[in-house]
Amino acid sequence: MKKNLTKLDWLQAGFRTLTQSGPSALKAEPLAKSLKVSKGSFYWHFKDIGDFKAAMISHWQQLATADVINQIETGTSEPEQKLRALIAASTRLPRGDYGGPSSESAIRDWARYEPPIARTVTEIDQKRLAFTSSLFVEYGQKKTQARQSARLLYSALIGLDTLQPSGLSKPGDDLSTLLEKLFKG
Amino acid sequence: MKKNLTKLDWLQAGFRTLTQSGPSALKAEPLAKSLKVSKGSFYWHFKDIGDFKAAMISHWQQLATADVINQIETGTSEPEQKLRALIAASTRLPRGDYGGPSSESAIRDWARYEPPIARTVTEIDQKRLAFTSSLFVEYGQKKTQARQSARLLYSALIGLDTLQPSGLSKPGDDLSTLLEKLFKG
DNA sequence: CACCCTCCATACGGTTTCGTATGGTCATAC
DNA sequence: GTATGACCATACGAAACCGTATGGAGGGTG
Repeated sequence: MKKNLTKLDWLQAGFRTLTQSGPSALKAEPLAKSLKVSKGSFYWHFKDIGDFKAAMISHWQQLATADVINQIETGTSEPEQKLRALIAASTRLPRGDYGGPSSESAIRDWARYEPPIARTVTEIDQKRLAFTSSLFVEYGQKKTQARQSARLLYSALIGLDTLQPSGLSKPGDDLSTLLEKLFKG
Repeated sequence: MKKNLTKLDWLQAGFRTLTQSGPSALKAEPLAKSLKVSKGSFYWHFKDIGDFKAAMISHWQQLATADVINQIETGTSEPEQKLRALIAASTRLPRGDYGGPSSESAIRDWARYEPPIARTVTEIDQKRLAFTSSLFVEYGQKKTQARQSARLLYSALIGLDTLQPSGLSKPGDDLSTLLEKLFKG
């Protein structure tokens, strides 16, 4: 009984490699090696490297979109609580098939030099900013201010995640403090 | 009269390539091509690729350190004005040999998967955070709060820079707003 | 049991990049 | 005006990776 690989197995290996070694490590032969198979398997599941990368980003897009929707559907609580929950969800550790928050910045790096990836990331950023902004509106802020609050909160999250590996930041505490300041108008 | 290349010419080409095409484009032959010479020139000025990368990061470290020192030596104004000046300096366009702010995030990407680069970036981040923190102390905040203010300001700067290429942020305005909120304690 | 279809291994030619070795060019010192 | 040393071109073998072609192993199906 030999357990054959699925497309999803390859995608997970892809995100693992992307997070640990960067976009330049997304190559057929090294990936195959990491799964202990030959690249014949890779070219069975995917037409070429471009096809594989497209499948990866598409998969991430679906999960990231689903995450936003799930956040929306927490539904019942106050906007203040929703925002606190959003911070908590964004700072906790890996989940799902693409590694969760810990691979977010790896994907962002990937996007920098590959326009099709960048387009997808921008789409997701827009959705998240729009959602976060809507919570600030719910809280009572005007649209322009709400959008700025969302930008500042989201930007701080991205920046703190960037500094975190260096041990120079404590995202959870800092974001809570920032949120209080944003609430004060 | 053929103008021979210097080490600095190669380093500048390196930062240009890093910013435009990413760390994976830092290879001898393509770099030589971009300077319209052969790679024989490259291996004359540098022992190997590792030597070249070490020279690049060392050069950036010197300039980035000098920048911090220059900020300190603006000297005369109030801490509020210094912080505003710091934001302005951090959001304006390229200057110097390494491309200035616009290549900051490229260097940060580079650091993600190369520990020696990461160490240097962390050092610079520490210096900047310490300096920014000292300004908040000068303004009247206690050490702990000042450090958090510095983290939030610096993180927001990094995050906004990341979102900027997507057209989703206006770093200057947002940072000014954030600064006001941080002043209010 | 014979067939087929899925999944993977192996082998191949081609491209890119590496680092080295060797020799050519040009300005300057003498 | 020639000799030296800095700077660069060219040519080479080795390695990594690409994508293709072909065939083998193994489970389902008739």
